[in-house]
Amino acid sequence: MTVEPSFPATARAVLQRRSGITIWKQIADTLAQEIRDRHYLASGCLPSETALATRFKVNRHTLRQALADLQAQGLLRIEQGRGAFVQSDWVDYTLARRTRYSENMLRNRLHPVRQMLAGREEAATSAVAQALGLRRGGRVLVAELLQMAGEQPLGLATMYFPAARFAGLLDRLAAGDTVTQALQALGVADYSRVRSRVTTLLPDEALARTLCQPRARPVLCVESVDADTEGRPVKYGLTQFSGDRVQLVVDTADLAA
Amino acid sequence: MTVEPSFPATARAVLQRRSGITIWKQIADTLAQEIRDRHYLASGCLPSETALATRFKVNRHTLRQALADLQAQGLLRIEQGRGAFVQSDWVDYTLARRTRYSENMLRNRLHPVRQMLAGREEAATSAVAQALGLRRGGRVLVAELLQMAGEQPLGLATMYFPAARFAGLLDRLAAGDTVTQALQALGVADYSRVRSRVTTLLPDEALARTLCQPRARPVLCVESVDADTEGRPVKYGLTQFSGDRVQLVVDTADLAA
DNA sequence: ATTCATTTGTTCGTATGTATG
DNA sequence: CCATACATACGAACAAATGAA
Repeated sequence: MTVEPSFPATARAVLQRRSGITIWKQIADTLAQEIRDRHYLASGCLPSETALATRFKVNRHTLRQALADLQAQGLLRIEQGRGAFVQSDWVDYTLARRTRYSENMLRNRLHPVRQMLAGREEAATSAVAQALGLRRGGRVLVAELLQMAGEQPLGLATMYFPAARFAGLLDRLAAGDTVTQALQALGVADYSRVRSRVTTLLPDEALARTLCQPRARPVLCVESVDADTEGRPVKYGLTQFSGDRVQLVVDTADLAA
Repeated sequence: MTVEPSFPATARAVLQRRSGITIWKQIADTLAQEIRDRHYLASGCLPSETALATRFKVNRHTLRQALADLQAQGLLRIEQGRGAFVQSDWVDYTLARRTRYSENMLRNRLHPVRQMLAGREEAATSAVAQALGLRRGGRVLVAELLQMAGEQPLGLATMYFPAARFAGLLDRLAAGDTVTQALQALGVADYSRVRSRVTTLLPDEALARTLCQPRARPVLCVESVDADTEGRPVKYGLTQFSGDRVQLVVDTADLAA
């Protein structure tokens, strides 16, 4: 017997008949919310149909219609005789020494498509200056890139580069170069991630719209510093990932002791 | 001149006079929300008093009272002639090859205090079994530990151990042993983190209460696998950190290529 | 070393809304 | 209804600290 977690009050809410939303749809919505809230992470699958039918006090046919809807949405994969498995279509975004958006997309069998939303030069704020090893007020190039995963936006990356060293970088990015290509053209043979900091917050209206996600769903924020082979910082980044679509993976198996 | 970010609609809401909440308190609440939402991450400090007074259309005295309130709350540190600096009292929780709660607390100059909420033996669900290299249904020991940071809870850790190998482990944990100590007593000289996966979600009612945080603030979830020196998995963990108090740090500077 | 702009800290005064008796 | 006390809010001016030219 598997132990299932308890459900929040909202999920226990009584189903509304004659509300204009069919019972099976209400059940599907409830289960979809629970799947997104990782209630079934431990087992990876939903309780049996009979167990769910009992829980919602509906006939098993009604419940099966809800599950079929979830399968159509891609949230479930139902296998006869085995169960209904949660289909986590999350993008695994690996934070490693070599962290590249395009390589991460390819690992997930997705095409790395990005859209440059803005590019400008400005004075470095203290946090940016410190990360890049500049004096406060030093000039930095700023690029905002919307990173896509298939049809949907995955994350919004704001990147800062020392302006003095990388003149013309914004034009290359705008022309479609990847960050790696653009830096290579400007003399950076290779660069690697020094540190990443991960936090979470609820998006404001603008960010939610940009990421095509509800304001009520949190985003994952990654603050990062990359340096060239000589240890000089080349990029400071702030990326905001959709918390519904991204899972950050930290591989420490081959990290030095 | 520094570039300040745009504010969400809620922050632009007109202040309510004669609403029973004083103007300065309304301003303080608005700014506190923005601080928690990392609007001032880039610069690390708030705009000048005159700028904020202009923004809220109030006298500088009124605004100063709001800032004083925020400083009393510990969200700001105000320095004459310099500005109002955001006081990030976040706990930096490092995800590395050697990830230990107690060591992380000491790095943050905090006492590692934890509270064991539950301990039981159960059958492994498929995700747990896979992570620990057991067959599904194999017996696992489960421990729920509330990790504290000072007075406040920092995270709720649910840990799974192979029951056959670690008989008596729960008693040791209940007696106050750290995980490292308990495993050591049972023959595990050392163990290290293989992989961490980071996601985010909004807490349900029970989790919010356990972590002493509002339901409207997201939590950071870390799913982890640790293995002994021979590579055998010894622990599978699910930790839910308060997103308001924890920042996950991934150091890849000395990661092998 | 000096000057200057910026930013916080302080002290006057004035008006108003709120709570109390 | 009035008198009083107190906190709130606004305006102007000046002092002190900082940092950059």
